[in-house]
Amino acid sequence: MPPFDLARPARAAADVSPCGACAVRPLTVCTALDEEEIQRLAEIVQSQRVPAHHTLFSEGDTANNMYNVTSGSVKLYKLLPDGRRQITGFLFSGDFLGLSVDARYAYTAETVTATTVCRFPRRQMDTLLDDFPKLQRRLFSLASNELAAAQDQMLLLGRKTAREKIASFLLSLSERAVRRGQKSNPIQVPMSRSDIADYLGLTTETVSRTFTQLRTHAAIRLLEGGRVDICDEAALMEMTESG
Amino acid sequence: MPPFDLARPARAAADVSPCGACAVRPLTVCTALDEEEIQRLAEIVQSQRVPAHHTLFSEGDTANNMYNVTSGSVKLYKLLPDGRRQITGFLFSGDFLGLSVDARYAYTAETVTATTVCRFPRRQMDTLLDDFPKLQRRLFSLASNELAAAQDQMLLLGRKTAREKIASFLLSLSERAVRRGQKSNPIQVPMSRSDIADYLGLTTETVSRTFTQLRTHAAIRLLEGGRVDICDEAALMEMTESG
DNA sequence: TTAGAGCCATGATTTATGTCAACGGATCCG
DNA sequence: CGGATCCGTTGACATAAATCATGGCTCTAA
Repeated sequence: MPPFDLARPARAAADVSPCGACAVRPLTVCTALDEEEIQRLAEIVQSQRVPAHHTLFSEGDTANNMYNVTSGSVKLYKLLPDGRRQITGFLFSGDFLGLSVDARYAYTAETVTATTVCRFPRRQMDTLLDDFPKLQRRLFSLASNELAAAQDQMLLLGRKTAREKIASFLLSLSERAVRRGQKSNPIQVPMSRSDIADYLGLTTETVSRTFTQLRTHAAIRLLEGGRVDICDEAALMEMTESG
Repeated sequence: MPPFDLARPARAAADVSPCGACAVRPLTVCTALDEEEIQRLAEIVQSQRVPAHHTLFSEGDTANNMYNVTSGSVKLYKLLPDGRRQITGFLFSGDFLGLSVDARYAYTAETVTATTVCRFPRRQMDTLLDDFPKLQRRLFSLASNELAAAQDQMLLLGRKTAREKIASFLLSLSERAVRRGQKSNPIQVPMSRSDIADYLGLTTETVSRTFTQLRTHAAIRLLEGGRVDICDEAALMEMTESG
């Protein structure tokens, strides 16, 4: 997880107004902005390519930027002093990150695969928020959604069994793929067993065992390229013991 | 947990502008509003007394109101179909609740002790949000704070031991008491062992045993009235394995 | 080609925490 | 007043998941 030089933009933002043609716009914070607003946003944004396994920012860094994932995948995590890790979320295209309460990030953000992000300098973003209440509202709505997701995750971490956790995880990945306009059936699972474990409050061994268990019960098939075929969605849903 | 008749206000809101003299205003969403704004807020708010162990609203209810706790304590929780419960938060005076993504509450809110809340009808609140960007900002900031707290809780639930969980819990209660202007030393712990267990992802037995363990190690003393004296804060902080 | 390092899977064993059970002290209530 | 119920505590025991250990596979680098 070496840091990546964020000062080097993949291309200047003002070149071509990139936002107008942005494929993930309808998914994200930029949706529902009119021409002028998008234009202003385009002026402060910089697109950025980041290789896999690089750190976007670290817990405790001054929160100078917000980001929007336009392709690839990112994980967010917090560490305990002895190295135990809790991944608080995985992000995919359309997802937003970089909200922070005070001036510092509360978690580390690291790419899982090669990723492109749009970077918004915080200072300029604050100005835009003052000028465009719609944007403010949109961010608020995003934060509320994240909060609801966080509460679901608390339920998972505190009260679900390993099997229920894995089943919930796979179904949630599938659901999010659909929201991004991808198909739900064989899902991309780009993160390692260890990442999954640290997201679900398990160990890699337990994750691995549970996957084989689900495979044995013919609920899933493990395909090459880190993809997972959900053969028996009903069985998985039963295992989640909830939505 | 019988429902409480929320249609019966403790007193009419317009009587005396209650917000002007509100003791918890500096703590909460109403802070940093000017005279006119407070006035408008006062017009839509209704103060409400709720006895202990009553439900404010349930998961899945249409989200018609937002609330501000002005005294007492409230717990928020989600249930699995088989009855397993995860408490996602405890609220005290100054805390805000009732944000919801869509039109429905994502969790149940139930009083722990006798509580007074200010109730804001959602529709009218939305109007105010449009009129007062400051209020909107404030709510956004609250949501961001909650999100950060939720991420801390995920770390706790996924990666901490029972002892670390209890230690973190006690220190966090102490810290929040200070923020409310109360003293940090003997803290009020108004919730039952079972509530604590469902908040920390443990069982009541484990919570009980861990309390006695901490007592044996002279880190805490259990006082009457559900209060806990933190004798050795340093020891507790070491146990949390983090801030 | 081989050596090394990561992953992932899987077996053997341990352990932290859950489950089941019992008890004492409040509190409530008929 | 006596029974019922709830809550917190503690003990005995069970178990889900962690830990420890090994091996196979893939990829990279020399």
